[in-house]
Amino acid sequence: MSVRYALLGLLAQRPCHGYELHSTLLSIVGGQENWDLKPAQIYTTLARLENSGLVRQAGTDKDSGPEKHIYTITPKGKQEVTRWFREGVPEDHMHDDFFIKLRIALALEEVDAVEIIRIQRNTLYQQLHNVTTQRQNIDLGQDMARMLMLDKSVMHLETDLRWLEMIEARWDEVANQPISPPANQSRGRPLKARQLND
Amino acid sequence: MSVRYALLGLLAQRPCHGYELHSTLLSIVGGQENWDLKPAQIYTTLARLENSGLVRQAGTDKDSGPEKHIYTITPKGKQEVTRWFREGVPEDHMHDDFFIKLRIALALEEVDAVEIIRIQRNTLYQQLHNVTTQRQNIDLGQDMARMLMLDKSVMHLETDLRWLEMIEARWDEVANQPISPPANQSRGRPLKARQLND
DNA sequence: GGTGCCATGTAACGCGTTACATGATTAT
DNA sequence: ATAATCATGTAACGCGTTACATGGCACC
Repeated sequence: MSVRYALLGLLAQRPCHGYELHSTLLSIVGGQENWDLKPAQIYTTLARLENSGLVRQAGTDKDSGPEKHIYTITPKGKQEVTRWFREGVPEDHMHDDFFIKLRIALALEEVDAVEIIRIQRNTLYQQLHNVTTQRQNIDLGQDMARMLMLDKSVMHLETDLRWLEMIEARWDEVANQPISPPANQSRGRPLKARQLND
Repeated sequence: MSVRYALLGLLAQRPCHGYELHSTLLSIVGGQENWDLKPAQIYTTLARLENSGLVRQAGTDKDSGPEKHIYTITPKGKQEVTRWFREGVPEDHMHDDFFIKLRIALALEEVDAVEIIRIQRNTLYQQLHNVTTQRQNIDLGQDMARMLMLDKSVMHLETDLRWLEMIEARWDEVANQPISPPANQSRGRPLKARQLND
């Protein structure tokens, strides 16, 4: 959902073709290491923006090399960009893949949930190590974007680790939490409606 | 990517049909407020799992109500689940929609980047307020999952706010960071290759 | 004057969402 | 009996990825 707006933002500056947008965007996010943005995503997103009428092809350039489709932003597209800049970006921390895994592990009796936690902690420490290693050979004057992303990464990984500790601190309550709905629900029977009159 | 494994995990316990899986999963993540999981996602994911041979339909139940397709896990599916439990869940903090927006705002001269920061801070505080409000009327004994997700949310929102402060602290360097590649790249000309001989 | 890479794209797929369809059960 | 709602699903789309296609340019 961010590439869409990024492209609109760049096209608000001046018309571009796909390749330019790709390399510009790469430099904006701080390079491939930071965000492995594939060319294909640029082109498919451009096509969808064109479908929605936010962007329009303004001729193709054929001088040298393959055909280059030049895209320009439309008035409707400019509106979108302004709206984008006026609004904040909501952060979503409610979807947690690890937590799902943990709860499912707790439901399956043959899986050791404590082991799941241990593995996750190791994974987080490993990632933390990778990131801090990367941080050491960065030229601040040149790669500030990259550095800020790595800093963010470190901070959030540390937060994840603290959260893991919280889960362990409340382990008894977590482990005994029942998975309510399916317990009183058997195949072929409706649930809420039926319970009223049974 | 997590629903796929969640379904596999649940089917490893016992065969189920879509509705059961949906309600069970909802209770696992702590209810609709936490994660608004649509039924449609369950059914499409089940279809794809079947395509990959990790899951298989084992008859349909027609006693009461509409047809219910009962799904069971295949041996290949069981393997997947075991692998899932053996591996950690990597956290990705390198994709940041706000940061892209900020850098694009810096590139566009007519946009006030400081204002972008202010808006974002407000958004984060607003979310923090929402979450802490929700936290207050939770029954710990019953909604531990929900509480833990909200705690995680609070912790990460606070981290985002601290990160915003870091960006402001290094504001001069951030604002002066050039967006390198596109500057020396004009429409219709290749870049690296051409620069060698120009 | 062929080899290989670079620039530019297309096709097909997986995940997730929104909107809609259909048949049973329940409430009035 | 009719309306509302529940349970179960399908269709179509948007975002993102992987794999592949194509045509010029650099290099030997």
